[in-house]
Amino acid sequence: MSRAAGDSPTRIQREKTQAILDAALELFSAQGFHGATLDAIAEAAGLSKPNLLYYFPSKEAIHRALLEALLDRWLDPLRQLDPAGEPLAEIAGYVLRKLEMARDHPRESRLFAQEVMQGAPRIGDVLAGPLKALVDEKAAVIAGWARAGKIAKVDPRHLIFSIWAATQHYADFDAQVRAVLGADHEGRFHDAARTLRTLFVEGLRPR
Amino acid sequence: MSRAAGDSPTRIQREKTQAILDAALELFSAQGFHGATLDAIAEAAGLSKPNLLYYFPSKEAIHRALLEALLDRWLDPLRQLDPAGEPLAEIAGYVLRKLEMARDHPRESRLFAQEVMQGAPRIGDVLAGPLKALVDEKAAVIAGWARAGKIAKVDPRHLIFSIWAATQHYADFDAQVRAVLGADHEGRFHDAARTLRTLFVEGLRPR
Amino acid sequence: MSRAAGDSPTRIQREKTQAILDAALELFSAQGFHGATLDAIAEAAGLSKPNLLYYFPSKEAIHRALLEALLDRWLDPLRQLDPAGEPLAEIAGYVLRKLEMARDHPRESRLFAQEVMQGAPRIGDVLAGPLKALVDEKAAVIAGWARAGKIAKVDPRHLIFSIWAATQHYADFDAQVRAVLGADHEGRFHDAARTLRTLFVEGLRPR
Amino acid sequence: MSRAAGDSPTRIQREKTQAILDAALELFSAQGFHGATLDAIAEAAGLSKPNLLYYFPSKEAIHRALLEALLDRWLDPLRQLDPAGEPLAEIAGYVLRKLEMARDHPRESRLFAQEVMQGAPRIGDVLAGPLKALVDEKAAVIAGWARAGKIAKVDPRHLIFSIWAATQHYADFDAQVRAVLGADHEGRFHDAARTLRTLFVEGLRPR
DNA sequence: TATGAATGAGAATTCATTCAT
DNA sequence: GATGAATGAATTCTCATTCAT
Repeated sequence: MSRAAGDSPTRIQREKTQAILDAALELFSAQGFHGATLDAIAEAAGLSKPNLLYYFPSKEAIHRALLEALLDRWLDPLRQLDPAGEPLAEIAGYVLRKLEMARDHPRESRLFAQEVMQGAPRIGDVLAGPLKALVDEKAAVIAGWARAGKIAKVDPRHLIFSIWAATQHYADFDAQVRAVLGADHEGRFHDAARTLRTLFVEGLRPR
Repeated sequence: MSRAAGDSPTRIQREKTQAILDAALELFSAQGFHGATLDAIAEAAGLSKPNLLYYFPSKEAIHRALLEALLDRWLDPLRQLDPAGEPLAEIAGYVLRKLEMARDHPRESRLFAQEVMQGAPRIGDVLAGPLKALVDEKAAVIAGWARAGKIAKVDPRHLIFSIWAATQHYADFDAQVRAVLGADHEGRFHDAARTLRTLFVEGLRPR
Repeated sequence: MSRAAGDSPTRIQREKTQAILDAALELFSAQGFHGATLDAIAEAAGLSKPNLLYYFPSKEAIHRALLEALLDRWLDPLRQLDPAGEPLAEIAGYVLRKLEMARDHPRESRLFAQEVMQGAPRIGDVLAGPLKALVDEKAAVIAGWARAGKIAKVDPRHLIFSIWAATQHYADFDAQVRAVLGADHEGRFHDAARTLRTLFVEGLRPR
Repeated sequence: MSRAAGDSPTRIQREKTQAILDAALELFSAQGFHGATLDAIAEAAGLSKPNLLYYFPSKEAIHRALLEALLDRWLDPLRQLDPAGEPLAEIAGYVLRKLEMARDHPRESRLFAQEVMQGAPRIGDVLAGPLKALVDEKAAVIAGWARAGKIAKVDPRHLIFSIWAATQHYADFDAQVRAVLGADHEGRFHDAARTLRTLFVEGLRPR
């Protein structure tokens, strides 16, 4: 039997579980759910297939575990948006944090993107629940800033979409970004940060 | 073998080919290459599986045909960016055309996105070739506008990335957009257009 | 309906039938019954697959037709063995005729060989009937020669097997013969003829 | 993946592998590569089809394994031809060993024959390499005997072909041999041995 | 006669999962 | 915990044959 609910996992259990999740993230994000095979994940994780299934009951379960871990972190940057902060600086900070997320966790970003692109069958309720709630909350903050004339009048939720899109693009469409930039891609996150700062800060500066 | 290279396809060929491509686009864009099965495509197209394979020699070939047809159109909006036009209006127009593309061809957008996200194994050369060439050309135009003080100074290629990202988001992340907007999603393209116009036009307005 | 029994085939019918048989012989002899496809035969014969099946009702039927035509000729060399001739010369002549057969009709030889090797499912009755009868007849002749001291005492039927084997080898095992002889294979039938003459004539010369 | 390269196979692996090879030899030799199905092989070997493919990665791989094992043994009789032996006895011995090979390993013989007959696509290099080398070597020995007047002057390589052909005939054309001999086929190898001894020994005796 | 179109019955292979040890 | 072995259910693709015109 796999580890019972109450047991605290041993070190070895934690390590293997982590190795599996890591391998699975690599493969799911690169090939999609159906494109990744348990064989490949097991090999990448350095275990036998049955052993892998000792730690997770099914392929589906691994995928679910990855998405859950992901969603935990995914909203952190937005959560940190401080209603009491200076509006343009807050937004600039949020953009930057999100861009760093794309830079540091591209596989998670692609995993999430593929899931959403396929209609979010597994995380639809999270999107409509906690995610929507957080967006609503922060959108209200932004709307407040706009009403107060601190930033330009924009639809705050679409503003958030744009920030998501523009930053995650560097993770999700990495192959395209590299192809287009050619040799210049080394400094791409730096250049992106400057460009996005201009767009969002100047674009939102009240006039 | 089905139609020889030189023959012009008969009506029935055109119809069935189109039905297959349509069904395949639906399924590939929703489930990815591996998630979509020939069975499902054949059923959606209203043909038997062997009959489907009478028109296309393999699953791979269908996918390739879709990508090729897609790439043909994909760059049209950018191509229309007029070096002789009024800079901010040109950019606003481009954003709008791209947004309409996302609205009218979301499946194509998702197909493209999944391909790129998986490393662009099949269209890598197009990205590094024709796509890069077009971007370089238009980036030079935009850079010229910036030097002339017609728009703010931004990295033109990253600007293009942002436009791509922000517009395609409404196709690729449709499930998320709907979940977050809830009942308000009906007018999402209209609201998005206004928001993006503000961001890109005001964000780029020289000061 | 295909041509009724009584009709004499038109020229075009004869030509197409022949083209089909020729293409089928090529492919069956090279790939075996299962390895050859109707597609390939039709293409080699220059017709469409349905048209091919207008002339022959099935793949099986083509194969059968080939074997029948083949068996007709196959025994000719042995039939010509003349009981009244000079024994050693008769045998030498038979060997030579059989070798020429291998040289001039290698595909037929291979078709026959493959059929026999697979247990002769389609021509078993011919082997046990007409073929056995002819061999028995000629074996009696040879046995008579041996009894009369005109040739050495050998089992006449095994002698016939050896002649078959040694000559057909140049058709059936052509690939091996060429590989072993390398550049010298051009004159292989000439060299084979001399070698076989020595073996069979000297080997059978009474002493 | 099944057994890694370095591991020594377990008992069960050896047994199942052997059962598969045995069943495959039976079917490939009787039906040809395309005529034999994995289904049939699996059933004959007493395994499920996927289990069979656990031991060999593909149908092709099974076939290749059979041919490789075969080639190993195939040349043994010729290798034993002793340059220092008494020429006629050596040749008689070789003929006999080869005939025993046909008697004891008819399926291997037919497998080899079918492969060569189809143009030796998989073993062409072995024929042109090791096989040719061995034949060249032994042909030189035989040529030496002929020059020394120990045997009649014949082309040694064609002599070898004749020996191959005449002996393998009893394996490859078994169906025909049985049909022709009828009830007498029981002693066929004995009778063949006598006949071939006469042909090759007397045929080669110097005069 | 001829052929474009269609299909049912396989055939090889893959893969998530289970079994036995 | 770990793994070699096994398998049922697909999944892609092939092929002889038939249909409709």
